[in-house]
Amino acid sequence: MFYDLSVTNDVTGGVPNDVTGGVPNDVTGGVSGDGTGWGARLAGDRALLDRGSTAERVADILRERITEGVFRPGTRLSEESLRDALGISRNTLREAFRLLAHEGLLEHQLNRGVFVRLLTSADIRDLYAIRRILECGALRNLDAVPTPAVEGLKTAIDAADEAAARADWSAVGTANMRFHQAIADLSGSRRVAESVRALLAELRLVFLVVADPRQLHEPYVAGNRALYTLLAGGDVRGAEEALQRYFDEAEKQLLAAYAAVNA
Amino acid sequence: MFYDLSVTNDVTGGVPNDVTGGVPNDVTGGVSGDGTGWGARLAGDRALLDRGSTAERVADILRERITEGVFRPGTRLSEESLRDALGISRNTLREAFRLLAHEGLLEHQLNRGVFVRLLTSADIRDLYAIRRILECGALRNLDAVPTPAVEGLKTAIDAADEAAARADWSAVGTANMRFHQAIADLSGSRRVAESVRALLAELRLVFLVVADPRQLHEPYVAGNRALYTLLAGGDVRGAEEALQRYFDEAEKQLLAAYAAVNA
DNA sequence: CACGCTCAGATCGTAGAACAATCCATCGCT
DNA sequence: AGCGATGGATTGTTCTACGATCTGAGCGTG
Repeated sequence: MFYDLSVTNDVTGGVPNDVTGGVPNDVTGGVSGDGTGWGARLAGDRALLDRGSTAERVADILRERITEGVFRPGTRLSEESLRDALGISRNTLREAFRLLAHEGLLEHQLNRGVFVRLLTSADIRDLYAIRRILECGALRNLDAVPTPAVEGLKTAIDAADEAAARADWSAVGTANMRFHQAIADLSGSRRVAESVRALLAELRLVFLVVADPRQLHEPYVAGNRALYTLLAGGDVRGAEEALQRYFDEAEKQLLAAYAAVNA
Repeated sequence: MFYDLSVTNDVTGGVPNDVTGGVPNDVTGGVSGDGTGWGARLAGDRALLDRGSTAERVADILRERITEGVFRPGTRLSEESLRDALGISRNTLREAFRLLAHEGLLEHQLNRGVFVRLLTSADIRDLYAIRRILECGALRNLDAVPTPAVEGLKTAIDAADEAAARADWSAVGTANMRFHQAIADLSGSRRVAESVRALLAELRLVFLVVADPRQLHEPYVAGNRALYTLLAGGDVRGAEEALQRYFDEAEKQLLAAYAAVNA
């Protein structure tokens, strides 16, 4: 009495494996075949095109404001205020809230509203625990370092150096995070990259609480460059150990700074 | 012109660090202090209590139906049908859809609806890539094997044996997945455990497509027990290598079975 | 016959109003 | 001062409505 839902089982229409029409070449069987031809490229383009959905765009805006520090951790995001400010419907706004809540940036409390997530010391430890596993794991199963991926590392540390020269410590932090994002990309796994991206976004919530961004980001610029040198030189194992030490140091430092704020 | 949103910055109310009222003992400072007293226990209970939110319960129901195989991968889930069947509002249903889409069980296509996710061979490879990193990583940073966590491993393999005796291969698969969930729990990280849980749920979508569940799950019952023996004996490094071999074997096997179906 | 176009039906995306449920702060009572 | 009741404010959920988009059928043309 619950199972006979009339859901149309139109598998043929729901699968991206449907390029029929006008093309004389038969492209069927593309589900199992995943050559790196035009298929992957089109898949990437599609993500750019149908990036519509007002709710997602609203989520993008709110995410940016949160990571900018406009909405500090702990603040409540009123439905009515944001609804009026953004000129959207309540439903749409709530959908955007859901999206961000699942990314860990917002926290949903029943009948109380949504709050910008305020992380605990335990959260920080947990974030570093999983980052250790993911980022070091990305290096571990690595025989050779692929050249295109190294480019991402290099641009990140260059950006960090440049921002440090300008004493723009917030930008240094962003560049450092992009560096770690590039490390995750080395894994070649979409899900690893996506997970690390989300984790770094959460970590940014901690950075926003701590007062001095320089103390937070500057010490690691040199270390990241050293790590890059190791990787570019092919010393994957050495890089992994250096990364491990980085995590130990950064976690200790961040916990201390965080405890100082919450005193 | 966009920044002066009147959001009430009531940090004091949004933090769980607020147990005032009737208790003469001062409990402040609980943010940094995470003793394993009644605090942790209450936190766990609260998760059970405010598990309301119709949308989340709807998501639970749908998730169960999907993993049961009632909604096969590729099928479209009509808003109207489910709305009528479940007797809920469209908005609530859409919120549930969002939840499951973020878990990777559903796929949202703009203006087309939601579909039960149909994974590709590339997805399978990616799933095993990140599982390798996470589960092996859970074992890597492990000095001693904590006794309570070993319990979870044992109950899982016992359940698998028992289900295998009944020739209930679907239950064997469930038990095997719980075994790997227990491995993830060894990491002690909430996020690692949660990630693996989500990944296993995705993987179940693949299992549903493959015809023969016995061929899929039976070969690994013995291997899991061997792995448990290694862990219980304290040979963490040996267990990690065995786990690595398991992933190689299982991925190859699953890809072959999956390619056979999509032929 | 194949191909491309137009149109109508169906479904989704978003908006807006409405009511119930819940929470929070204030007030009044003992 | 402590405690319980009351009212306002906010969220949770439902309902209705309309524009936007996709899908498939029908038609016309080469």
